[in-house]
Amino acid sequence: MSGARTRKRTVAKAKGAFHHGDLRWALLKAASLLLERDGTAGVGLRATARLAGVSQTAPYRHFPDREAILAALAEQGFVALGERMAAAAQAAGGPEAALSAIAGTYVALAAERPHLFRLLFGPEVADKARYPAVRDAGHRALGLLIETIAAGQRAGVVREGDATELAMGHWATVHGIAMLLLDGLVAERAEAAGGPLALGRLVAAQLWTGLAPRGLR
Amino acid sequence: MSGARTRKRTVAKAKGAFHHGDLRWALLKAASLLLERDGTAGVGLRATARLAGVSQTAPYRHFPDREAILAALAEQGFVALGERMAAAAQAAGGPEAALSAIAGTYVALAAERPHLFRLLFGPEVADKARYPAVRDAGHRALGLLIETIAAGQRAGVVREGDATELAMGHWATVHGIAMLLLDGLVAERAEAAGGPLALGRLVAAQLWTGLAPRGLR
DNA sequence: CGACGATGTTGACAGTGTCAATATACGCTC
DNA sequence: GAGCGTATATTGACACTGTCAACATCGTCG
Repeated sequence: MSGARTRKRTVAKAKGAFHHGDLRWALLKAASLLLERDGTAGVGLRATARLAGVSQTAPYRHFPDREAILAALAEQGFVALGERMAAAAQAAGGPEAALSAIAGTYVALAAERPHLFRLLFGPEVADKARYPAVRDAGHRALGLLIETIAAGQRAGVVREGDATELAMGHWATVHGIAMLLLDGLVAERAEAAGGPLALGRLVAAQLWTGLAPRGLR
Repeated sequence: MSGARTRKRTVAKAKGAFHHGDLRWALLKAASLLLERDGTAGVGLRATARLAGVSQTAPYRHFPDREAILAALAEQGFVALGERMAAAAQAAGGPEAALSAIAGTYVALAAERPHLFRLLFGPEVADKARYPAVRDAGHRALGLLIETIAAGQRAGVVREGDATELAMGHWATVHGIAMLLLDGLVAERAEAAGGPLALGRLVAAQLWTGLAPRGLR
């Protein structure tokens, strides 16, 4: 690694150079741009290659097929999501605040980069088990939730119960509101709440409180 | 209506007949089959036309483009979802049971017809506002939730608060767990819970109870 | 230096969505 | 019933896509 010669880190290949130097990186950069601009459908083998300034079949030296490019983007996305959630949880004081912060961050990222988010959880990368990196990154994100909830239980501020089960429910709530937001089905509510981050915190608060009247059960 | 001549209602056109008789219906039937079999990507203009036994551009007499076919399928799906939810709510005794039943039904349908579900909430039909029927059907589904929750509040078995806001939270939770299930991210948990229906009821119960310890706050 | 493996290119094939021009058949008016 | 207009379906074409096979070029190691 240390001796590797300086890499270009420009998206387009230098004219005349046969070898690109770091085509894999350039392709991912180009694909990411296309994803942001045109959505998943815009990330094509040929379009990506074109943007990277390279022939249409060059990507096949680095990715077996189109799905593999998307999977690589998804992996990056999951990592980014995990990092942001972890940072938000860290900055919060205590488990309840951490759960709220995680929810806000999650929904905010979904609103910021909707195409990426749809890729992460959509059917484009159908067989997610075939890409262990993708699956692992997803599991790591859930792991953070489980830990946070377990910590809350130890501190006595989260009710008892299977931590994994509770984490799953929390994830579901946050994930669901993010998806509904992307589909424009709760757009007005999001605005009323004060933006995506606030919307995420709001549903987290609902889950925290519950639907049952206080004092019953 | 009464005088309309008997319609064929066969997917493939009778050989030799130039006019199909009810091509729009046949195309939707064919598209639905393709959706079930191959997912959204399998629903192509040409593939659908082929299955309907008709030339590749015939669909253009009934749908302006591919997206319009998908939107028509989505509309049917939303209606089906709404009907099943309404029936489940009706059969339940009381608001709490109704919310649980709705959740179970929702997740069960997602598990039964994953491709349809992804179509309903995916990016394939990008501009859902352009298809009012789709949007209306979605809103009707949310309306049922709002009503159920409002009824619960009137009966004193659901805590106070903006019914729409609470309904949105409930929908988010149920929707989220359905999506996570489709992505295989909570597959083991679903099995442990006893199937998709039970999984839906489980997260609904979590939302009902809340995450906070009893007695606090 | 020479050979070899890795990387990138060219050309081709089957498939797609979509448009323009054309053919067919139903339903209405005379 | 004959004739015509229009809705419906077809043919042909274009640009685009993912993917494969054959070929060219480069860096590197023996």
